[in-house]
Amino acid sequence: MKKILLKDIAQHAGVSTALVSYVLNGLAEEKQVNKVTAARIRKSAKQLNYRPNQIAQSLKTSKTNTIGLVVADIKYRYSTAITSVIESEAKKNNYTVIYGSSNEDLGKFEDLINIFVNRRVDGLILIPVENSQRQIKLLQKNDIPFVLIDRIFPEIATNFIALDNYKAAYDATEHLIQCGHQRIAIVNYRSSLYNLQERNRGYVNALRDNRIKLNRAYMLEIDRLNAMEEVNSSIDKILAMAEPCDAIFFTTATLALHGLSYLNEKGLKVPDDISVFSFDESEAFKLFYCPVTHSVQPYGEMGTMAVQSLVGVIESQKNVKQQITFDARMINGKSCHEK
Amino acid sequence: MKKILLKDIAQHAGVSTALVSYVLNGLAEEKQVNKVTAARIRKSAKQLNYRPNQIAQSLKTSKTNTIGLVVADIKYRYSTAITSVIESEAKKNNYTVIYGSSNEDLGKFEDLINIFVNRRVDGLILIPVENSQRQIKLLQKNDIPFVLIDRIFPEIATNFIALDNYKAAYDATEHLIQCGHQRIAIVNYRSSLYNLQERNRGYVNALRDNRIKLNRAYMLEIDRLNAMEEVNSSIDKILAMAEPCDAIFFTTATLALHGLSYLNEKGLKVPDDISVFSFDESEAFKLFYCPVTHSVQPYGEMGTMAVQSLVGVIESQKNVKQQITFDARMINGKSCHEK
DNA sequence: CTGAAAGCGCTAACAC
DNA sequence: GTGTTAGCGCTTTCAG
Repeated sequence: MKKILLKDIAQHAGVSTALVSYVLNGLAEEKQVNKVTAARIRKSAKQLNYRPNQIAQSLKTSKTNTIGLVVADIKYRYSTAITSVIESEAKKNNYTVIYGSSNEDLGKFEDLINIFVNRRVDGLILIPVENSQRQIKLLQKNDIPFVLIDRIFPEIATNFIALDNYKAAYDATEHLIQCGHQRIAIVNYRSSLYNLQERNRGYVNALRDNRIKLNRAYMLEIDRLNAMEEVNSSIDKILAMAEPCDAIFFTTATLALHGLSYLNEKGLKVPDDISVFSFDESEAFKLFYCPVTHSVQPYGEMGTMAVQSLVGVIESQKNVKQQITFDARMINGKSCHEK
Repeated sequence: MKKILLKDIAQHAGVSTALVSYVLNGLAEEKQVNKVTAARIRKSAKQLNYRPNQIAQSLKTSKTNTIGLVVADIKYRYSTAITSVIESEAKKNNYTVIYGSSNEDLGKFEDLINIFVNRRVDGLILIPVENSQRQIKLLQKNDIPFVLIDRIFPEIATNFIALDNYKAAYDATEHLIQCGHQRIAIVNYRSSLYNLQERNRGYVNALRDNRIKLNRAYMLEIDRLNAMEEVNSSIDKILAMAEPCDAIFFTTATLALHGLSYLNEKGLKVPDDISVFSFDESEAFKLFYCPVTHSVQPYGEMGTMAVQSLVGVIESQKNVKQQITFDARMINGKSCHEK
């Protein structure tokens, strides 16, 4: 089946390509096209089932109506949730999303950005990986519109959509304290990522403000590449201490998942033997015998705002800095024992 | 920062744009470009940090190196798993994925395909929605390369990557029978989708082959839009019968998730009170007190094959039909009671 | 070995 | 109101 071009329909309607272009792009009024002619053009287009070649349009207008999205790992619940919102919000704004996952690898992160830039995406939504500051600065230097989401670099002035990780962690810790716990462990990834560091800071400060002495041995650091094993051994460690922990604050849902699964395995009961708080939720909590107390992020709003913020930058070409921070919500389950 | 064009680097290297194009596209040998000139060109390109405009390339070559992927719903584990594999396999083959989710809506499914076609994707990988046959036939008529994955239409001859749903369901049912069950319920979506119908057929035939009388009341149909409630009430129903069921075969992981959660709520013990088999797995099973016996699909291979098959069609332009069917694997947990 | 130039399909300035 | 035409940035034929 032969591809129908603009000039085919111009011919069919007996007019020039300019008129066809005007009419099909909704400029009929503005360009004062004769109503009868316009109708004829629209009819021809429909009849011939015309499909504009968006590649040609993009080349001409230097606008692709495409957003590049790079997530850290599509396996994370956060990525899935955010991707889904971003895609639908983008569609509403007449943008298409092209998509890639860095899998926490800096090289792959850079590759994806390059690919997207070569494809002349109009802008990028990024969940950056650790140590990608250089790449982010490069984007700024090249005037490529982008917005960071979830993970941010406080030392770089960028547009971002973030969570107040400090506050969420502070509140989580304080909640455990209010449940009567003093020996609270925190299980976090070993990472320089600001959002994870902030969770540590929230924990530390909540203890301090409640006059509980910080015990560094209660702060466990997990290697991403070996998370399950390290979570398990960490739990063993904090339970075997002279003053064993009676509560654990997991700073991500994945860590909580590993942890709860291991507690199951060891036959420890939540919350009677040990209290648990999870930063972020997991679908898996649904099958745990006890509702897990956890914080939730406003995925929907974050994703929506990311798109709107980016589209704003793209379409205004203004270089306003939009830095939006959301608060987490706490969902009270039954996994924190009232002493 | 001014965009560097081909002619900028031609100028910088003191040659024509043709030579630059040859060299940067790896045709230096073939076009017998002087090695010294070639080196000079490469150096200029690097020095000026040249980024080819892929839009212009695509317009000229009518090749976008883009694959459009439409999943049914990114919230399904299947979608996530497959998306991740497809993206990375596509990248290996030098394709980028543009992505959309139909959310089981026919209108949105058609929209996405149109958008992707207008963008001149080289091909499509589709998890089609119910009743999308017309749209699929349209693609064939327009000679647009595509491959269906997961869900197929047996009445349309297309390339596809599928699972032998019949066999997997047959095996699942037979497993429950071998555990000593006779009153086995099947909980499935109410849907005309072939893959789900096949699961029913596998169930029915396994019963028949094992001389167990089919009881239609044991076959529950769930409305997708109200799944949780309907699963709950279905479970109530089959337990309240004169001859209550002692085993349930859930035909998707989501259904199993709802079911297990409700069994928890009711205080029923798996497998002592009731056996459970899940078609497909869920991360959530990790937190259930008892390892859930389930089938798993070879996501990785299916996704990889989908890309390879599609790329094969795109690049050969041959119209070979590749129909690939995989078998599910069964993971033995402890959720099926040996009577 | 190298360069000039004709498009790919569309938009939009400009002329009539 | 409408038509002509010059590009957008690249590939590739053809001539030298």
